[in-house]
Amino acid sequence: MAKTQLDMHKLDAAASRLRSIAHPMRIAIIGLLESNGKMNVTSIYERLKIEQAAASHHLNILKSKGILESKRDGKNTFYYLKHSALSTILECINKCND
Amino acid sequence: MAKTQLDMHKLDAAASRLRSIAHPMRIAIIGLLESNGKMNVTSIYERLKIEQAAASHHLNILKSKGILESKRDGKNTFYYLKHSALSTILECINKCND
DNA sequence: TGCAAATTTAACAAAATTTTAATAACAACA
DNA sequence: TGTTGTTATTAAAATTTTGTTAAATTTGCA
Repeated sequence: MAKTQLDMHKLDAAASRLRSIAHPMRIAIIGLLESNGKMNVTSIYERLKIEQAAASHHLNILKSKGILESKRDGKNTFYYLKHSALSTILECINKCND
Repeated sequence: MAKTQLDMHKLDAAASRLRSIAHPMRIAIIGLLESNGKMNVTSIYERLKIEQAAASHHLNILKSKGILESKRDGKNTFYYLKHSALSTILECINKCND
């Protein structure tokens, strides 16, 4: 095997994606969506006891990095996990380090 | 199941751990160690073409978050992954999002 | 001891994120 | 249209992370 070249592009993309989930509230959001499926913004921020704007902000970050998807239904926007494996991964990273 | 309570402590810990690997150079370091096993600081910074101090800094961050372990042998300090599953996780997070 | 190699720390400006508050935009409906 | 319920955007300040450079440690050995 040849000496693998550093692909800065891929590294940056991976880091950027990881940064998007490396935040306590965003991890909490992922956990919520994992157990509840689609949720609208209001139920998310009420459940997490954070400001509406903050929730919207975090949701947008997660969506822009491809972690979440959203679909508008009337007044509500429902968010949901794009890859359900994610919370398993988080759990693992968590457990792996005691 | 009862409405799961938010455990800020755990969330912060998980986020902190994730932040430690959410950096392009640190992901590169993890990749290197995954394929090479134990490495000393010099071979790491030469391979990644970064300053020695920068490498040491990143290594310390990863170690302090429990991602790496280190063992001194004479003048050298050898670093190695504490959990080899990590790079698999990184790969997955990467692939999961195209 | 004195020097060189390898690594760690410290310090600090620059850049990126978070937080917070206020405001704007959108959708449904009387 | 005007009002209300939902969600999104913006802006500014506060906080964290980076990136760099220089100085300090630690170890082996002449």
